[in-house]
Amino acid sequence: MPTQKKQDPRAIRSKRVFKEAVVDILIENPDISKLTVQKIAQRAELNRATFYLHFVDINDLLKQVVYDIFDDLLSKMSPTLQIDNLNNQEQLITFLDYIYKHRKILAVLFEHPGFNKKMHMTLKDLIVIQRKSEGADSTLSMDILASSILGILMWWLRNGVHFSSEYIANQIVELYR
Amino acid sequence: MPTQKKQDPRAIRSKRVFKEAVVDILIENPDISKLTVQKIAQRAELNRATFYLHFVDINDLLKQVVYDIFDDLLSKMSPTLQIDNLNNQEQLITFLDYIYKHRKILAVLFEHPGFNKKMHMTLKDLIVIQRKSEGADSTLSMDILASSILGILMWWLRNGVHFSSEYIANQIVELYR
DNA sequence: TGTTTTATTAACAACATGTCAATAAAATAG
DNA sequence: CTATTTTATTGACATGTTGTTAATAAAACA
Repeated sequence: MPTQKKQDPRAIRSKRVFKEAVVDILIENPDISKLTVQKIAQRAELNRATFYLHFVDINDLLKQVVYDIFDDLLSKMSPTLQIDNLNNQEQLITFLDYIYKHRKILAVLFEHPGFNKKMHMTLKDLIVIQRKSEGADSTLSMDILASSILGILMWWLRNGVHFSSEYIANQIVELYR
Repeated sequence: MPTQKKQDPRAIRSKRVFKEAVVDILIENPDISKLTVQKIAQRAELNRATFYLHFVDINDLLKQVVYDIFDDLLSKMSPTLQIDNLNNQEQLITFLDYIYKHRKILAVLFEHPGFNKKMHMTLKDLIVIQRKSEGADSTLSMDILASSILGILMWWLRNGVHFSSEYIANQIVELYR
């Protein structure tokens, strides 16, 4: 096991506090370009140098925040995300509800390239689609599918989430009918 | 006319040179977070203070680069982007070819929130879709449509554009059939 | 409880930012 | 073509950010 040894409770706490701090700051002020290590350390009530002991830079910290969120999300999801034009939208709505619940921080993280990449892979792995149109089976690439859904999610979050999970679920299903 | 008076050739040249410089730098090194006013001024062979005379900050400069690109793109496009499952993909391919041609700088600019917004609006205005599936007319929102195409374009550029404009056009048409 | 381990810190040098008063150069009227 | 106005350019300054290091403090664990 490569990442095993680290167990010092002090380090664990510091990392957690830095992560909480950066999330708090970004929810208050979503302008990610105004983020500095100083501000994060100040909010975390830890010395700035301590930051560099645990993270390479701000991007590294954000990457870890992203991974935490995905671990949490995946633990709450069933292993597939069925998209078809009948009923069976429960899984899709579970997924969208999670996005909705964490919309503030996710809206910021969606600007982070690493987040996008991870979300794309996750969607690609999760999605199972059943198109009900007549004609030969779709030759649609899963990358195209995943990226189009990702585009919809990004728009949803950017626009302040004025639409319900149910509406978005319906639109997605409608798109791929 | 609000933005009329400015005519001094010196100012025009300086602005142009700064824009060229930032594009050059970003094509060489796409890590937008490493961009500084210093580097841009150095590359432009102009004093750093001159930068602040023409732009508020780096974001402002990028915004103007984005607007230039859209002006150029729209001047070369017909007023609609027809998407249907028959032939008639010329307009879509013209559009995608433009993206392909400028892929290096566009890949970077897609990370810029202002760019996304502008591209979304542009797509929303341009797209005309004709779905050929049976059933009632689609109740699909144009925002959903635009954002799904945007998602596909982002993925296309992020992945180094390993696919041709024709392939992407086919996939888009396939998606909305 | 004592010793080891390692997290924390203040301080430093290098670099980035945004602004200003002084200067230089291009634009344009006569 | 020259004089004068306009405004673009510049070096320099104060302030803020970064990443690192050597010394310190505190938690872990035998």
